Amino acid sequence: MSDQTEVFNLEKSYNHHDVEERWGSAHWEALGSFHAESSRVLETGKEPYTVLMPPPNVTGSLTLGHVLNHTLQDIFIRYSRMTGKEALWLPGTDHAGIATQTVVERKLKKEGITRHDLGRKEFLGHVWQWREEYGDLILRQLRRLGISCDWRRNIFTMDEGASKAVINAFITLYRDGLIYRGTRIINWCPVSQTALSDEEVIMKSRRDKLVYVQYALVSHPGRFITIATVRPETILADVAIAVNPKDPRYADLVGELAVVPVAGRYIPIIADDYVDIEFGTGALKITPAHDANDYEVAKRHNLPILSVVGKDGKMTDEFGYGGMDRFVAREKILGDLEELGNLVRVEEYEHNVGYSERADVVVEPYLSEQWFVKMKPLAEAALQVVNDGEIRFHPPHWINTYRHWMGNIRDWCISRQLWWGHRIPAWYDSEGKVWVAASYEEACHLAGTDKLVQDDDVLDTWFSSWLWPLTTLGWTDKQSDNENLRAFYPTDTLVTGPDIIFFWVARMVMAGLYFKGSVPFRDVYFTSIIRDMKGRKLSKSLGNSPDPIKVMDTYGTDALRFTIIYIAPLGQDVLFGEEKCELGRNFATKIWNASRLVFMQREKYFRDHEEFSAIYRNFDPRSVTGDLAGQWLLAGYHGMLERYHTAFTQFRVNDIVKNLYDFFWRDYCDWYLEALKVRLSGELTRAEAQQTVCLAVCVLEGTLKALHPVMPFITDEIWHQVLQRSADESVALSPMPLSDSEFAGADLRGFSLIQKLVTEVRSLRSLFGVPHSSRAEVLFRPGNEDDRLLIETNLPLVAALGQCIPKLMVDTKRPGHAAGSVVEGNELFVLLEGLISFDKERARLQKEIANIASYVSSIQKKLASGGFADNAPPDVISREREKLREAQDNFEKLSSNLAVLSD
RNA sequence: GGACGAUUAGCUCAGUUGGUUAGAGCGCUACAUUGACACUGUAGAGGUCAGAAGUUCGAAUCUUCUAUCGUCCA
Repeated sequence: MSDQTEVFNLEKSYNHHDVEERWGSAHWEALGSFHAESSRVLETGKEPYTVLMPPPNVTGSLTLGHVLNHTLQDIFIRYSRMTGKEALWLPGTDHAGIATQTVVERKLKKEGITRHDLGRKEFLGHVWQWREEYGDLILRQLRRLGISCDWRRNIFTMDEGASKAVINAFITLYRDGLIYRGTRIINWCPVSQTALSDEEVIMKSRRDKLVYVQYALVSHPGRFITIATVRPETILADVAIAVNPKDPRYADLVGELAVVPVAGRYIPIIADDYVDIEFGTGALKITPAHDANDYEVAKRHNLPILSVVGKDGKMTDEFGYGGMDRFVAREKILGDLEELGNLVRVEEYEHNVGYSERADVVVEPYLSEQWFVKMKPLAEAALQVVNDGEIRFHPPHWINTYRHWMGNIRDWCISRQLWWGHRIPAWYDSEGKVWVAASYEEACHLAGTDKLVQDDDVLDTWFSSWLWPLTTLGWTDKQSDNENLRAFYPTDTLVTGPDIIFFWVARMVMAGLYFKGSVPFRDVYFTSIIRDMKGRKLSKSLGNSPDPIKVMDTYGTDALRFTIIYIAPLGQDVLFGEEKCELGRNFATKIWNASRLVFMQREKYFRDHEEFSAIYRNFDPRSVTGDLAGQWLLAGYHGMLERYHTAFTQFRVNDIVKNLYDFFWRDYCDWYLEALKVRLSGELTRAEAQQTVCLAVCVLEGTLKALHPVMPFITDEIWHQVLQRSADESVALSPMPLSDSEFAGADLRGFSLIQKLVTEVRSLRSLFGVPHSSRAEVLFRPGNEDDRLLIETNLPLVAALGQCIPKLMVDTKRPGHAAGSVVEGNELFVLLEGLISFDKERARLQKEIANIASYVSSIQKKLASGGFADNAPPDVISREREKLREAQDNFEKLSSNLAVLSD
């Protein structure tokens, strides 16, 4: 790095490995470049901007989802930092109860140990050890992405502060009557052996057998009632058969008793509105221990509750199925029912079944005692702030989903039968009475005894995540008040996936309002879901999930960041293939090469860095005159900046990168740099040449800054070569250029006419196969005096870009051996003596003329229709007139060309 | 069954209050290889904007219906 300052230009080719190494996280972390200070907000009044990192799971490794999500956050953070805000990005990780416990248990299993062999305390020791060893893999990987967090503030949901907050939140809610313990049917995962919340259950479509079974009626020998079920194994736990009271088919049977097949028990036939007359036979078996709806029915009718499936998903009955897996028992009972003559028929049936998100097994509705949070009182306020626009969603259509969920909310099951997590702060005395307190001592004090046993369960991981906006800023209880909270709460932008809108976003809003009295963030940006090129979700088992680290190695981190933002539309899925990163890589290379060209020109006109620096620092773009392309570039640059800043305010991230890409590649490289070469090769004074180069560098530097939030590495590298800058400076800490309407509004016609003329020349050359080596002569006949002057002064530009010998026409006679065209009233003739086939040019003109003729008549028709003239706004009408005039002019001129050829 | 979203060039997508002869990237075709860049340049081909009806002087854009796909919730 020491000789880097000696170099006046960049290396010949761009090596992303070197550049990413040089400007990596390690460098900036050591310098503390991305640290945010509350004092700068509280004491100097700097505007804060805070982003909350959705805490990645400690067991996780980097996925493309993370790449997209964190690149977006980094873009927002870097942009805000450069636009003068005190930008704080809060990182952290999540303890992921089920996932982590499973990983550690699996590891122990290889050594033949179960967690029960070790006991709770020792097992937790192993988990902590595991976390120490592997838990920050994801954070290391995220650093590779070049993200600019304040890593000093990294926290873990099981840290002391965060844990305190969780316990205090639990106690507060309990004392406010919002947490209760109750016996409910909950989602039980037989593999992880724990309760799950509704959100941890994934509904999947599944083909099963719909089994029709007839139950004998006790008082009517020979008569039966037939039900339909997809879970025949639970017949053993039936307590009733229900029919709809409005169903005439069964009206006479209500109150009768039926015999449960296999089990032989007598159960009543009851009437309940819940039963769907249309479904199956209209008669429904009621199995309260194994179905949440049946449980409600049983409660209404005071029915007993019988259970035949255990915690492990195996049967617990006494009819010969005990110990069998529930699915094995399902098959067996079919045979038994058939043998007994109770099986009526079996149909194929497609329905949705809940699967455990983590273990991917069918969830068992299971009756057990669990802890719940009452959601309704919390949901009302959380709905309000979104309805009022205090929190905005991007894209906004997610509000519907949010509203729907808030409106139909169900209580949140927060207890988990795990060891890894925040243990529920509840103790039971010898009479089973519950004492909720922050510690054993406090609980003893409350209970008046020291014979207390703590609840075995831990809290749902999301019970700590919902406090994330608070705990990351040092909140531990309702009395908490510190500088960080005062300076940075509420946070500003949350970037997350729509799949956790209920899990997390909604709950953070609830917690923020409940515990802090204000919203936790202002804007929520929902990311795209990444799929493979065939539209399939990325998954390890499908093997269609590219390793982002490998992609970064191959294409470069900037390339990956740029590409993923470029291809991810707001609010829609994105189809990703590794090879798409060529887009970003090519762009990075283009930036590099264009910068090299500019620096090469600099070397020509400046002695050294010092001379350049002295002049460049005082350079004012306003002083540029007589440089048509330069003025055109400035206008385009400020127009780009205007769109750029607007896109940020609207969260149109996609537009941000497309805007930059188009401006840089098309305007800056394709046109401006080509024109720059021409200008510099002309007769300029040294001072003029220096001003010209300064403009090129100035717009390059501004564009690098605008690109920096998206491509932090390459922009920092080149920025350090614009002027001699020390390694502790960063473009990240420099001010973002703003759009200046003085430039943005400039008249662009001059250069754009030259562009069109050049394009037309190139097009005709190519059409008639003019060899590249030959410079065709081109005659211009301008449409008016202004254009004549413009073309005349820019003949060298036209000559170079159009690779031709351009001349202004002196006489009015059309040349005979030429391909002619009209551009905004200016005629041009590419002389093609010996090259052109008259027939070819005649045919081309005829086609072109016919095309214009039909265009002309369509505009004429439009203008002539009364409705248009009466209703259209004046500016639209005048625009149409202008189009017509120009088309007619083209028509006439091309027709004359044709006439000359036909002579 | 309900809600939301999608349907525009071979593929992936822009097209923000209705007024363009409908755009981009990739792919394709042709030409170009010593002065930034082949990870390139120049030119070109390619679309009845899913279908139908309606509103309007004017519809890719607004309304209704239909079809297909996706996501979430029952």
